[in-house]
Amino acid sequence: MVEAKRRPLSRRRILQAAVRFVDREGLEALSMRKLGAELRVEAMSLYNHVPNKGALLDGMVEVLLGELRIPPEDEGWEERIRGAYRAFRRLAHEHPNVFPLLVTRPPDTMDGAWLVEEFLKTLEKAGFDPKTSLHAFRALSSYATGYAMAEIRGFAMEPSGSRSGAGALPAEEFPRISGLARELGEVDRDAEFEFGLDLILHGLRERL
Amino acid sequence: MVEAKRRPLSRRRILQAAVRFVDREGLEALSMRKLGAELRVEAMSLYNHVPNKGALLDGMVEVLLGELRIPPEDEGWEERIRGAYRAFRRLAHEHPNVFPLLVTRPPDTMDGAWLVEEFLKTLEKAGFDPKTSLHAFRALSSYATGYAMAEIRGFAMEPSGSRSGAGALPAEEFPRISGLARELGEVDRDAEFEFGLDLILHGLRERL
DNA sequence: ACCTGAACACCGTTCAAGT
DNA sequence: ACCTGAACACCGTTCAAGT
Repeated sequence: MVEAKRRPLSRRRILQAAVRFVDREGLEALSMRKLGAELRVEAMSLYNHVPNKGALLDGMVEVLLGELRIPPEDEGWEERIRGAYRAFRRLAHEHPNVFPLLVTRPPDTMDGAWLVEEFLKTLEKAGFDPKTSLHAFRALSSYATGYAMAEIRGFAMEPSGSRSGAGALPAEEFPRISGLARELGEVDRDAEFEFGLDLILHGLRERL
Repeated sequence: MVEAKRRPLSRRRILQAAVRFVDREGLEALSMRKLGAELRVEAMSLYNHVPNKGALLDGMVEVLLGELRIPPEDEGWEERIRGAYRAFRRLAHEHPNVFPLLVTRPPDTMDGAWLVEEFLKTLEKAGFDPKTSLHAFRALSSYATGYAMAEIRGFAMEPSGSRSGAGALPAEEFPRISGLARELGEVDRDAEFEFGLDLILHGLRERL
């Protein structure tokens, strides 16, 4: 727990400590004071490297995006895209407490620009015109982001089985949900994610 | 501004006031104390109707979901689904400051159960088996949620044009983004949303 | 049953002071 | 240049007291 903690403070070190802290304690628990304590420093020292808490959160998004690795160019366009979004979803699994920041506070730096560029390159090389490539990229990103968030927090419109207990639903009024009640909890999420990815990629393929 | 403010407090009235407050001032500005003041009451009075701030936020999600109206059953399945997700996205436009709660704090009540039931019914009547219906529902919901969030806050991986200025990107390094720079800001979002919806629905149609 | 006032244990952030 | 201590203006929440 107590690692090499007396190295000089730096923006990078603060951001990484913040990610580790939130991985461990959750986003709500993060405060400048507690993060300071974690780094054996007064909270106010952090302000020498980060202008405020908002910037700290933005910086954590940077760190997460920095961990994202996408497949090399030599695979087929579809497999490359697929691999990239699998890696994106994996981020959500590795940092479930930090990932929501990516949705809530999208990058205000151009750190993600190379990613977008790679996606667009791959799609254009596959034969899509620039505008369709942009639409495709956004459709895929929306889907992947939405799915990953749903895995972490629950689906936006579904009563969260764990908290409210789907078993409590009257079967006459909600025959279908009740019928799926068991499955609702134990779907193979990997397969379900691929199902949606297939749907979109299939549609795109047909547009070529 | 100062409406009929002396009616007795109630959970419902508190939740609606909270939604109005956040619509106006933003989520960060919401505090029990300020919400109390808005209702001409001490903050502590709110605790007679709502156990804590978390429950208040959950209640606001309920209010939002309660505003959602989906098309009647007599339309074709595809148009019904489409209409429902258009309405869902409209929620995001009407309450951009509250909508993120729907992603961050999915319903812990079964308020949304009738919605899921309707979706599943529509899909099953269209000819999908129960399990595929569930996958389809989740794929569509993930997409719609992700897209709506991206409209509000910016796309997860794209440098937000407004804050960082996409024009600042070196064109040699990022030829595609630079080429799309103008479009990046002024895409027809309605059309783009439909593009993704088409992709998924088209894929689903082929599976029938 | 509902509302209040005072109090507790926290926050983020500023600023002048230290090294 | 970086760190600190004290201070300010807030928080959410508790609890005993009022009506």
